[in-house]
Amino acid sequence: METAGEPDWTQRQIDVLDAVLDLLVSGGDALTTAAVARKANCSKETLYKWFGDRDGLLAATVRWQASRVRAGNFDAQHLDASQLRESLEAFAVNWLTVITSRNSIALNRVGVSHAGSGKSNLGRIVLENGRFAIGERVKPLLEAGRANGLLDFDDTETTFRTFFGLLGRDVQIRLLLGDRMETTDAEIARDAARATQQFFALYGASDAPSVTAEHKPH
Amino acid sequence: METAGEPDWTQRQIDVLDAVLDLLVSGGDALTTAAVARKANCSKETLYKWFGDRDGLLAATVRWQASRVRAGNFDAQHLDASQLRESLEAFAVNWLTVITSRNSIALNRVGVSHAGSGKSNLGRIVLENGRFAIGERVKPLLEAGRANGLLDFDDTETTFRTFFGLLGRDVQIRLLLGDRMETTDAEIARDAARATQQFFALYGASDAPSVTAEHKPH
DNA sequence: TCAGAACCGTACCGTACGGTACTTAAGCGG
DNA sequence: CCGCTTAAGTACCGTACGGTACGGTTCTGA
Repeated sequence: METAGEPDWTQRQIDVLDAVLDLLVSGGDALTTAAVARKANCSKETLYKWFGDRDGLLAATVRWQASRVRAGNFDAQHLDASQLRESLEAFAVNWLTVITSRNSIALNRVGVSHAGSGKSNLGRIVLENGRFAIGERVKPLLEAGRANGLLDFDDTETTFRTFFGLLGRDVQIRLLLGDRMETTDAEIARDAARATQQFFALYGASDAPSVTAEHKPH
Repeated sequence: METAGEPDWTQRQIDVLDAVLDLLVSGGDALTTAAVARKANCSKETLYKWFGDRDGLLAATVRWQASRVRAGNFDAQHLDASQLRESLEAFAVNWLTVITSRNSIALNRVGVSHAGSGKSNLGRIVLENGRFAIGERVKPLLEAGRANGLLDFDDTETTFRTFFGLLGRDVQIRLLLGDRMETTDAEIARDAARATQQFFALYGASDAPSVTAEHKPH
């Protein structure tokens, strides 16, 4: 796994990583080491001393952004239907907020580009800190729901992937390809609720009608 | 719309576009005009004469690949439940096959990269020929299903996006980020069937039990 | 047969950028 | 006050690549 714990960068180094994020987000031209040095008021030599090379700088930026974004976990014991729904919906809101953020879009673009050019494992790092990290955090919740008789499924991974699909739909690919989608907080909350509702419709245990039967998604 | 009709390239020019695809797929290093000219046995000058510049060459490649990939449509009249399900499943298989193909992955990566760097509308072109094109082809089918009382939904776009999510889940982002996923024909068929089944569970009209109630997705 | 177009192969140019080296200045322990 | 470390700022180098120019060759049509 590439998801290390909290990176132990100094504040000065964190300023550099934030400069990288700013430059990636403002996009325009590609990220150059000279631009990073200029923006962070440091020398290129220092950059290379701290981060090795350009890829190391990008990898550190990915990990730094990921470490800032992890939300709190849940408490698995004494999980009733509404708690499960609220926890799932909270995850959903958090995840949608993350993947629609300009930072996440920019870093995912970098990861995709690097995955294409073959060299460096930056795509893998983005995957580990993005898609796989959220999976590892949601799956225990799903299994707790199953243990408490609230959900009915066999394979946790498959079930999570369905939830992921219901939630993300075409959002990530459209944003990565430059589509300007409105992603207000209200819209995110609505989409999270809809995805959660649909998820319960598909996987809610049949003996928990108060959760599964609410209204059809329109 | 950027989805023009069949491009009217000569065979010689098509050979060039296929060379671009081969180079993009074999990835390794970034696509250079010199490499294209070498692979296609033509001169760089001819490349620029035919396609304007590097971006024009890439845009032409995207459109050429898209024009090759469009599958046949369906017949909307006299649509019964099994026909609707089969048509949806056929779309699903086709779409999954396309987005997991090496050509599609490579072109989507190019589109994402260009969308990030701001210049050129290649990301938009990929979107128009990918996500939006499949939407425009599936939505009439959904509406025909609704008109025949087989589906129950309000907004066609929202409904299609849910189908899209159930089908694609995390596949596209994982492939774009370099995850090596097994995508055998059998697996694609299974995923298409599962997505279609789940879609009917969510949107199937309640007075069509033979379609909606089959078995829970496990 | 000849003129002209199309086009291949290659050489060339300018620039952008990753990475390195060097100079200077600031902080700091002794 | 002095040596040492850190790092800013800048100049520099090598290379890769987009785009152009040009000579030579094949094709085409009269």
